[in-house]
Amino acid sequence: MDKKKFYMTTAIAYTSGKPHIGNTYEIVLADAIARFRRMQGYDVFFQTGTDEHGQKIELKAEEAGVSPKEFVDGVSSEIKRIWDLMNTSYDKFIRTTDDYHEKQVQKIFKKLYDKGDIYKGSYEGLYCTPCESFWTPSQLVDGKCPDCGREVQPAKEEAYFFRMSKYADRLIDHINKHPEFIQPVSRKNEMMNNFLLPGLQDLCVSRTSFKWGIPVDFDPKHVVYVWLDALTNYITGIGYECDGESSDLFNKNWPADLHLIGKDIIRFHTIYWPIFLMALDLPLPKQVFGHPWLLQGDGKMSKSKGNVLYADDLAEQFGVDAVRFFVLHEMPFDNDGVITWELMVERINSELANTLGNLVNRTISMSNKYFGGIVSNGEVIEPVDRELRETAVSAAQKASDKMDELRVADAITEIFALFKRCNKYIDETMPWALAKDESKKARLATVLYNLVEAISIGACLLEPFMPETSAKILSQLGAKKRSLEVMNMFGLYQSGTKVTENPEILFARLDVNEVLAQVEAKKAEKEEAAADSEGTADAGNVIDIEPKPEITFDDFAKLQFQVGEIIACEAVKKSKKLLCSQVRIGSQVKQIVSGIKSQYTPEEMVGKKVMVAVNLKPAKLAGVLSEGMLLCAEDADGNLALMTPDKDMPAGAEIC
RNA sequence: CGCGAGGUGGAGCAGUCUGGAAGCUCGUCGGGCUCAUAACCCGAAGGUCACAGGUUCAAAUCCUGUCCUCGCAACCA
Repeated sequence: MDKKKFYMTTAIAYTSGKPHIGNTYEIVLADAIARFRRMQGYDVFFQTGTDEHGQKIELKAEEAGVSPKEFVDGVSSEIKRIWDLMNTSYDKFIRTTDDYHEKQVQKIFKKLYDKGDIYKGSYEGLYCTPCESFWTPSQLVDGKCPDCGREVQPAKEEAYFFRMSKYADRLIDHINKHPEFIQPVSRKNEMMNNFLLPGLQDLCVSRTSFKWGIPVDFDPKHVVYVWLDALTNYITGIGYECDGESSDLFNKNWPADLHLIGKDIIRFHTIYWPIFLMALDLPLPKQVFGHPWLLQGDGKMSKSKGNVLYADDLAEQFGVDAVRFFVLHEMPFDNDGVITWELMVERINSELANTLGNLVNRTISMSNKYFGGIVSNGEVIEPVDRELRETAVSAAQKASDKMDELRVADAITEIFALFKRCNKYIDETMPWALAKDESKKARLATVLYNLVEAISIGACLLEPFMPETSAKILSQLGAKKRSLEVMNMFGLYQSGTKVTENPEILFARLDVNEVLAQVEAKKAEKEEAAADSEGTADAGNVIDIEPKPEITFDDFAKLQFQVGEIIACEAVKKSKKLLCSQVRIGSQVKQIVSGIKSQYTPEEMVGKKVMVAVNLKPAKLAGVLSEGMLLCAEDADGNLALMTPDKDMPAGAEIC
């Protein structure tokens, strides 16, 4: 009998920088699902990889002073290293710079062009030459380029388009007939209402504004749109051949059973991707699951704050399985989850150290103490055993049901319910009391046997989530790994087996403050190392910024600065960062809007004498007129300090 | 009225689609136990389910409005 195949993928990671714990969550989630499917008996093929083209990468590489290829080679191997560190069991790691992939993308592009689904048209918009960017009228700021503020010209650029509309009705029909296609369902409505029902626009699938991409082979000044490039990895990775025989691997595995992706890219996977597949006459994937995000607790992750969490740092501190456990268990099904050092410590202590680690430890200790480590079934059964056995034999089915709905966190909860039940069983049976009565020896043996058996089942179930821990527990108990289908049987543990004499502590209890102190210490170390490598030997705080071109005195003389006195100030409604001040400058009063709300309250602004650039062309910010600019100093963390005169000066005094 | 998510005991969350006795984990307090990693087990306190209306025999759940928070976007002259 052939095993049923299961092909699943993660989104391929974008190689613009090191992935943080949020990005890493996806591969761990995917791995847990893949491992569980294998345990259920599926023949799993699990693909992940890196998405390496695009303008952003071209720019990042330029900043780093290396070629795009060198840049993505570095980042891709870093991503792979972290995926491996997290013990993920992918079968294939594809890179969009792999030559077979690039070749297929070119063929696919050509095929769709020949078929008429892709046509050559032109992209019309307002073009900013220095920025090489197109803008729509609504993106402009004061009719100028939002990036550089220069004039834009109406322009036309040649580009290739994909006829999305041709397939829209078929897609709507498919989505309606397959309610399981988009998961969670709440996202389905979002796609239908926002994109499909209002009517799909044709998608621009080529670019000429940058070079780092797969060239269109019959029109080499174009590169293929990154999404068309990236999405096809799901078929090229398993051997799709556009104009010939695809590989056996492809024929066996396509269509994919599951695309696991972040909720932000659902649109690409449930609209564009299915339509590309329709155009290629390929069946659609069976399910697309948009998982939620893992967020940093105290505010947003930001590099300047140095509070970005990385999987390797977390794993170094807590161990790989603890990190896997946390991200899998703390992540709700369709709401974003939170991760902090404190929460990690709390979960590790309560679930891993107390409930699980201590259970294994106390069970093995008792076996050693009372029976020299030999676990044998005394076969003296009492009514109190029933509930433990029932919990144990039903755990697999319960976890399995949860996993079928991709409710990974709930599946883990089911497994831990078994461990909790074991702890309760120890209290109910009180082995230490039985040990004092020689006539209860067989009963005592039975109790310990039941415990070891129940823990063995739980440990087997844990494998998809915490593979190392699962193996460690089984090895300490001398138990064998079981397949899911026999986990509904109680009593498979070989009676007479000897458990380890020196049980290793699986998870030590941690002290929050100690951990935080260690984290701080490490952070400081790293910062120092970074500072050293940059050669900023100066002891004090200094900041280097990008130098601007030299200007003449005449250029400088065009600027006019004066001392202004703030006579009134209020927050700008509809805006988070803006304050609107009335500033007295000489005999007139100007209204000036500044982005300093995070640093100054309106109350403390009033009465301040500040440096004002007065001859700046007035502009509207968040709809409010601003007739100048308050000058501020800004540090690397974005802290601001208004420039005020050293001695008291009258409002209007010139600064020169 | 830019887009989206959310407001449930001290903390973090489930429950909301498919109304029908307010639940989980942590923390606190009390008790039990001593095999074990100051772990384990039992019990208790603690909530007007953001607010105001409405529908209903019945609303955390459905409808309307308001307030607040958080992402993203915009903006930071």
